[in-house]
This record gives sequence, C-alpha cells and structure tokens, in this order.
Amino acid sequence: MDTRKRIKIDDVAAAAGVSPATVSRAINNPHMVRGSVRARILELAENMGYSADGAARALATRRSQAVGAIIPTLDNAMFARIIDGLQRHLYKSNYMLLLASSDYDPEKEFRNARVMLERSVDGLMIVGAVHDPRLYKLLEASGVPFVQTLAPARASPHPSIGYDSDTVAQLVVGYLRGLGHRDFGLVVGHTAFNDRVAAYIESVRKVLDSFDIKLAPDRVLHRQYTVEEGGNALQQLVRQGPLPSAIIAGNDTLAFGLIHEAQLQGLSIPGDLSIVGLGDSEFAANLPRPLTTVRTPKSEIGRLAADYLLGRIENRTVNLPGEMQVELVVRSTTGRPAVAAPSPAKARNKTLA
Amino acid sequence: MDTRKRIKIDDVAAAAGVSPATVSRAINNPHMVRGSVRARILELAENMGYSADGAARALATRRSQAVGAIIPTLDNAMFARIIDGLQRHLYKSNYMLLLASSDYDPEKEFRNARVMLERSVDGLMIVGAVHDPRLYKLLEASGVPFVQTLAPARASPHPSIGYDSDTVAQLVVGYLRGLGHRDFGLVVGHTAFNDRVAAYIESVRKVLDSFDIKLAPDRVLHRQYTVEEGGNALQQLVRQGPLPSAIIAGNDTLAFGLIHEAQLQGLSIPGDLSIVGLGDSEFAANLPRPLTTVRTPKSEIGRLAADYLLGRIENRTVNLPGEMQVELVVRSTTGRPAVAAPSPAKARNKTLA
DNA sequence: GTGAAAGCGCTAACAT
DNA sequence: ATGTTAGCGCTTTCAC
Repeated sequence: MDTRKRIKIDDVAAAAGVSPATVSRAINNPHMVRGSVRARILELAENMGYSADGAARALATRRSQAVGAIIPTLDNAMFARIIDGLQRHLYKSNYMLLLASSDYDPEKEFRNARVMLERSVDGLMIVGAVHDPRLYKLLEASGVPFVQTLAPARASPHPSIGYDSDTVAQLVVGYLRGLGHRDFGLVVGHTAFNDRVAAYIESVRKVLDSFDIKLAPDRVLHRQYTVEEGGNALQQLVRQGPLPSAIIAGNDTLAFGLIHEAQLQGLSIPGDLSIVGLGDSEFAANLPRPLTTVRTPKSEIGRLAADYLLGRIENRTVNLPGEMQVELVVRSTTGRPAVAAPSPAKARNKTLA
Repeated sequence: MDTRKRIKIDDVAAAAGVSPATVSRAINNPHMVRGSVRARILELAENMGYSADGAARALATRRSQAVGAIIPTLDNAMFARIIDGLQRHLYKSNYMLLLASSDYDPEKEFRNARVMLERSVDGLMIVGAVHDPRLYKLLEASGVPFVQTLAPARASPHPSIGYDSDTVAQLVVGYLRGLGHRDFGLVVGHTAFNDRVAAYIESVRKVLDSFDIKLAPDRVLHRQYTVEEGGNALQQLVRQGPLPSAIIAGNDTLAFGLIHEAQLQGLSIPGDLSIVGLGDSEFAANLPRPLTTVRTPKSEIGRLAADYLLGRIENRTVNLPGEMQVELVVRSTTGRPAVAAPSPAKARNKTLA
C-alpha cells in the first residue's frame, strides 16, 4: 500500500552530481563546501523534499538530539510548567523532548530512564534529589549528562536546580510569626517518593524551632494534591480539637481546599485562620479571597535545566545557577491571629459535631 | 574522560558463545531460540547490563517506537491532561512520547512535525482540525499514521477524536434557555489558529438561532485563557451597557475570571448573572460558588489517541471511536434570570462609572 | 534452530 | 574542497 519512498542522501547526491559526503557537509558543515556547490545542493535537497533520517544520523554521530525528562505527573501545574519551560528552550536549539511520567514511583522512574537511555537521549532531566540507586548507577555508566530539578544545589552531590525549602520556610514562618502566630498546622503531600515534601516539613520545623515553637505530629497532615483532600485535611484538623491559628499548605491546590472548607465551616479567613500556599498558581491572585503564597520560578527552572543540559552536551563548561529566587506574595488569607494562641476557644466552638 | 564503553550485542553474543543474530532473536523473537540457549542469553544480557541501542534498532527496523505529539501549549490544563493520558497509555506499550508545543502557531506546528517525522516517529498526535496544508502533505508523504484530537470525527476528513461542540452548545444553551434566559454573552479564546473556538461559537449561535435568539457581535468577546482576562471581559461587558443574563465561557479559567470580577462589581451570581464554564477543571467544584460547567473527557481523549495510533502502527484494523460523551454539570453559578430579559434595568444600574 | 552476511542511511577519517 | 571507505549497532534474509 505504502509505496512512497523516502528520499535519501544518495538521491540528492546523485541529482547534484556529488558524493553523499558532500551533501552531508553542505547540510551540517556548510563552510566546508564551496559556495556554488553548496547552494545547488541545498536547493536540490529542498526541492526534492529531502530530510535526513534521524535514526541513521543518530547512529552515525552517537547523538540523538533529544533530551529526556521524567516527571511525577503532568497532572500538576507545577510540573507542566517546568516541562513547558524546558521544551521551549530545547526547541530553540533544535533538540527534541522525550517525556515520561513516573507517578511518584522510583521503580517506574528507573525503567523510564533506562528506556530513554537506550534511545540515547543526550541529556536527562529528573525531579528531586532522591532516586533509585540503580538510576544513579545507570546514569553514571552511560555518561549522559543529567540534572535534578526542584532540588536545591546544596542538598545533593548531583547537579541540581531549584529553590531552597529553608528559604521558603523562613519566609513563610517568619512572616506568620511576625503577625503573632504561635500555633501552626502543616498540610502537605505524601512524603513517599517525594523528597521535596520531607524537605519542606524539615525546613518549617527548623525555623519553628528557632522560635521555640514545636509542631505536634498530629498537626502535620499528608494529603494528595487535590482541592478535596485539602478540605478533608481541614475537617480532620477541626476534629482534632483546637485549630492552629495558621496553616501552611504544601501547594496552592491544598490551600484552596483548606480555604474552601474553612468557609463552609463558617470560619473566617484570616480572622479565625491564616493560610499560606506554595507556588503562586494562576488562581491564587484571583480568588474571592486572594491567597497569600510563595512564588516559585517554574518555567525558569525548566529553562535553566535546558541550558545546563545543552551546555554539558556540547561540552561547554557550564556552571549551575545557585539557589533560585522565591518570593512571598502577601494577599488576603493571612492576618494577625484573633486570639492568643494558647487558648483558641473560638476555634473549638466551631468544631464539627 | 568518558571511558565507559556501552556494551553491545556482539559482546553478549561472544559471552554466550552464539552469534549476534541469535542474541537478537532471543530478545525480540524468543520462540525462535531454543529454551536453554535463550535462557542463558537473556540472563547474560541482564547481568552484563546490555540494552539495545535505540538508534541502531530504529535504523534496522525502520521503527522508532516513539510517538510524537504537538500541542498548543502545556500551560493549559486541558492539553496537559490529554498528554498525560496519551503518555500513560503509550508507556504500557513501550512507546516513548516526543512532545513539542506550537504556541497556536501553524508554522511552528509544521516545523515541529517535520522534525518529528525526521526522527521517524511512528505516529503523530496533533490538536484540532485546521492545520497548515503543508503539514497534511508532509503527513501523507511520510505515510505516518496521525490523529487529530479535540476535533469531532464528523468535522474532518482526517482521523479525529473529540467531542462535538454542537452537543456542548445544545447542552449549555438548552439548559440556560430552560431556565428562562434569552440574553446571552460569550467569552471565549481567540479564534486565530484555534478552530475549536470558532466551532464553539458557531455551535452556540446555531442553537440560539433555533430559539430565535440572536447573538449581537459585541456580545462575543475574545480573551486569552487567563483569570485576569476573564475579569477584563466582564468589565467590558459591563461597560457596553445592559449585561446579558447569562454568559457562556470558553473554558473554566475564563469563567472563574468572570465570576471573580462579577463579585467585585457587586453582582450576585446567579441572581444577576448566570455563568457556565467548559471543561470541568479541578477547581470548578470547589470554589466558594461552585461552577456550572461541561465535563469533557480529556485523559480519555489522550488514551484513545494512543490506542488509535498504536493500532495503526501495528497495522491492526482500528476504528475510531465516535463522538465522545460530554456532560453538563450543574452547580451554583446558574439559575433563573432575575428580571425579564428585555429590560435588564438592574444590571444597568450596576454599570461602572 | 543457528550462523554468515548484507544492509538500514548517515557521518567521519582518510585520502587526494 | 571533494570523493572513497569504513563503520555506527542492530535486524533480517538466506543458507545450512
């Protein structure tokens, strides 16, 4: 059925009356071919609809002109934006993006990485600083440049690009503490296979420590990143008794859920409860009650990852960017606590039956 | 520096005391190799850390085991979910995903497609039913199976998977009309290079026609898909005089913007204004005022696209799914219009200074 | 069932 | 500046 034959370099060479090698040069190293000849070849190639076979070129050059990226899931705006930034930047350098998701499963991540390496990706982007040891072994064995994103440089022996959770925690807790809060809750993602969550909790705890505030274990709730689960977390907190005066959320989606549920429960924000998100998603600024959150550089991370990888691939000396800027965006979900933290009577009154 | 040598099929063959051909068979056509030999080869391959070179295999088989996808942008949850569905399904069949974005630019889409075809993708997913003619020519010339998503089958001569905007319009307008609305506004994306928008407008207009309702040109506003722009559209509508009693938004993000701005303007929803979104994004159900919207099957579309492409690639006879189900989800942003449509005095009173 | 040999389409040394 | 010659690492006839 499929009788069309793809035209190849030999066809162009024959038509131009030169050798295939010359055609190859005209395309890849134009300066090595005399002007007139080059022009003729290029025009012919264009007219004949010639374009090099990627597999053959990859085999001959040992370069695929493709970069791989493995993320937990695309169903999370943060990763989507990182990938978007990465892809846009790769595009400019004529690199393709191979994408796969791991579902937060290190085993799946490992398998995906192996497949990508088999495809000879020239570089690989992964998320976070904690991975299957076999992955690192594989990466090292292959010699393929890779970079970890959403991992602060100082936290990993491997090349990493991201912001520092300590900075975020200082910003958030410092601000809340300045407002007068002493009683905190933390609603974050699950730590299994997500080192960013563990790091953030650790950072928050550390800063809290410096203020002589302790975070009770039952004040740290783990939920999936959905609005519903955020609401569910608030219910649980209410059920547990006196509500903290401030809740720090692991991302904006959870924060939305918290806010939504709080309002359903008749709690006023920030009167009864202050809430801080993380990520500054598009919706944060545009809710009826605009969310106080931390702006993180998502597409910037993707861009820098591309930069780094491309640099390494081309054997340029590249230095990793340092920690990236984050910024506290104060909006309307945070304020002074209504009552002295030690006796949150008001919150208790609103406890669900 | 990089002295590690990747181990290849000859190495395994040598170690196993067989020919490379047999190793190849053991891996790709196990039944062609005697059990004992096969076992030995496979184990050896595993231990030696052998994995086939993708480029070489692709060159020899004329198959890349990769599928390409070109979407307008990842910075839009809809496309992100489609890709997510696509990738997950490809993964199961051991296919890789090559991803690129076009920024709603047909020229860029074309260039991306060409590069992907050079890389010998085995299939290609594109979005919508309107593309650069050169793209179709290229696709046909290459013989590579492709599929259009977010395009209803009946609207294109090319294989397409999506829902029908007529159905959506009937659902939305029918419901609103049943509530008593006669005065409509439409806030959608830009039509340039986005045939879905034009189709939706057309569909809405058609259904409105059947109710003898006309849609004034200044009641159709085009905005980018951001919350801000949605709010901006409402301002414009307010500025233009009597507000429609119902606004149909091109997606949930715009709907959020409309709601948010309406509330800032002191309009009550749905008392003064009914709003319907499109897409049923995660937030739709969880806003202080849950959004009435239309649920569209996003990851399902990705999954079916993968199915179709994989089928075509393996030369199975595949039939495209018919139109896909959409569902009106009635929540709290829609209700009966407050006043008779012909004299929306109330709305006028709220016009901005 | 297994091996030998011939490519797949390109690039890169090596000549000239 | 250009042509010739070898591969790149795998799969796939074709023999045996």
